[in-house]
Amino acid sequence: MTGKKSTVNIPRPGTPVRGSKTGQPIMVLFDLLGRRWAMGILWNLNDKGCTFRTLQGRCDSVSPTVLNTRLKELRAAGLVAVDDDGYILTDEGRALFLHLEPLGDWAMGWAPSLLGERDPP
Amino acid sequence: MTGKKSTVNIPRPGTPVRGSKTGQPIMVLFDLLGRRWAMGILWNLNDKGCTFRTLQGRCDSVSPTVLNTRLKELRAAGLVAVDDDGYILTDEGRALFLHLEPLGDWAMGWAPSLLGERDPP
DNA sequence: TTTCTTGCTACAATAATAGTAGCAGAGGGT
DNA sequence: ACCCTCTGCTACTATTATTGTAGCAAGAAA
Repeated sequence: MTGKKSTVNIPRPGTPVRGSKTGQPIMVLFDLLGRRWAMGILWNLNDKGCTFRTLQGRCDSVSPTVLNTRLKELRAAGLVAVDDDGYILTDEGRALFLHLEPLGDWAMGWAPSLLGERDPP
Repeated sequence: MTGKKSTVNIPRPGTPVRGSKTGQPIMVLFDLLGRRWAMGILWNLNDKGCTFRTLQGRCDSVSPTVLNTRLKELRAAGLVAVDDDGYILTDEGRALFLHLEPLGDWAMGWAPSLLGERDPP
């Protein structure tokens, strides 16, 4: 694990972010999590860290470009960290994950109703 | 309120979606919520429906293009509906919101730690 | 009719993401 | 030392998604 340094652009509370000029914390979070694969990465990183390539595999072969960008952002946001074995969730990342976790069950109840749906009524 | 019909492309469980070839419900949900402004719309629609333009105002003047696209998707997903007074959350939408709500408080605890942060360590 | 407001489309410009190749460094043999 | 493999990650191009601004058509109000 190298842990190379470089510049990323993450939303910051109190300053305008993608989708919010006020920078309310929840909007900052939504901005961050609303980026492609952000939540999926947290999800797949849950309970066990893993290497870049393993994570990539878990994330349906997401392109390394995006994976690396998201990882930088999530690290800058203090949700993900790097250790000798690769990437892991930080304590804060785990705390956030606990809030995301219930969505898994909820989604399983919701998804079936989607199958019958078509375009908006 | 018109409620015009048109075609949208929402992820469906069991079929490949943006970011998941398996189509697990949680990934379908992440795909949907991971689109720009999706969560913000649910958030701003909470507890009181409103008109398109009011919603647009609440969402920091998001462009009508995106707002309309998201609304179509969220309606097709059964999370948002239209009534005489404009857009509202459906029961399912409200149920999902209840899972999103705690993030607001969590974000307020998390955001401050972000201010001191810079690029990943 | 004129004036507003509302939902929403058109269109051009910009930014994000996908997808594929492949490099450079760190071992591990041999 | 040499070769081979694995790893993190950058380069680069092709697509999509999102932004931002204008403005239309329909209904309500005056």
